[in-house]
Amino acid sequence: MLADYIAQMIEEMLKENDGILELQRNEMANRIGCVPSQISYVISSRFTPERGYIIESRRGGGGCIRIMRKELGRDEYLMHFFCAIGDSIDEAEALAYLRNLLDNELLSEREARLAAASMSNSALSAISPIGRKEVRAQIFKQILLTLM
Amino acid sequence: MLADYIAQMIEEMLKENDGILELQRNEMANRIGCVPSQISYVISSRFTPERGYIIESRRGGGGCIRIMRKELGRDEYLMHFFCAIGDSIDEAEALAYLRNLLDNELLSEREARLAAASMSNSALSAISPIGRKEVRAQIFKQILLTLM
DNA sequence: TTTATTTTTGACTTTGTTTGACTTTGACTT
DNA sequence: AAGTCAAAGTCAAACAAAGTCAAAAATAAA
Repeated sequence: MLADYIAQMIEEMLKENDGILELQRNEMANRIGCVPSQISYVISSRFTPERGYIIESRRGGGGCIRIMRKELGRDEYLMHFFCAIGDSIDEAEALAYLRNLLDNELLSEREARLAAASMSNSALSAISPIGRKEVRAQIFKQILLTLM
Repeated sequence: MLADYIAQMIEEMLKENDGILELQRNEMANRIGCVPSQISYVISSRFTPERGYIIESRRGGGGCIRIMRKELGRDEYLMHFFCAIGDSIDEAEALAYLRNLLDNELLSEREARLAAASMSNSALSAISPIGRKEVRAQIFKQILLTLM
């Protein structure tokens, strides 16, 4: 899939550039052979704040998009998350957060998998979809508490 | 029967692919000549966590269903747990089992705490007491599967 | 035979992706 | 200052999956 390919590409570049990266949308779209808005789509669907990225950009001649990985201090981090989760969260979001925690080494791989399993739709399938999201938020918060 | 045939087919593929398999629902339904939801039915009725399968999926363009099998026939210990958990379990029991897993070094301390948090009454407080025990059982099984 | 369970089907929903037309913004010329 | 061009942003339509649910049909159990 195109979007995944582009995302992977961006991640590569980020890795090589120490977590900070500037790209030109049109130029990149051209290189890849897709419409420019595809790049926007990938960024807004994958490089989200939940996953720990900050996006800035400048339009006009010589404009560009800057993507930065953000690494917060541990406590700052957990606090921030605790608020960010709110009282309802879907599986995709939860996974994004977990990945962020994993990337920042606040969770081990196994721990992240454990958490993901406990919040998965299949684990919570007995609950109605609306309630499910609320329960998931509760679980996530409880998990975060154990990490503090 | 169609369902059995499809199930068998999937098992074959799993065997060939070393216990992990990605399939496209529509594509497969097409090949077989059935409605797509038949595939869903087979998966949800046969490839359940109780039988040692983990299911993940993605919708949208390029989406797919991933089926993973854990050989829990091998691991009697795991099997034992699965049966013991049943389909309803209260918090105290869950804690006891976690303790057991911890003692046997199948879980780290942190993992056990994390699991306990996710199955705690406070995490699941939004669910009615009866449903809560069922959800807890589901969560526990899902955790065991993804972890072992 | 009745009843209960499992299977089959299809209509409808939700989620995710791709594309393109149109808008906004910034930099550079004149 | 006004105009032009080169970006990036926005948005919605079209498309491509998978999920859900319930009715109908087939099977199994009593």
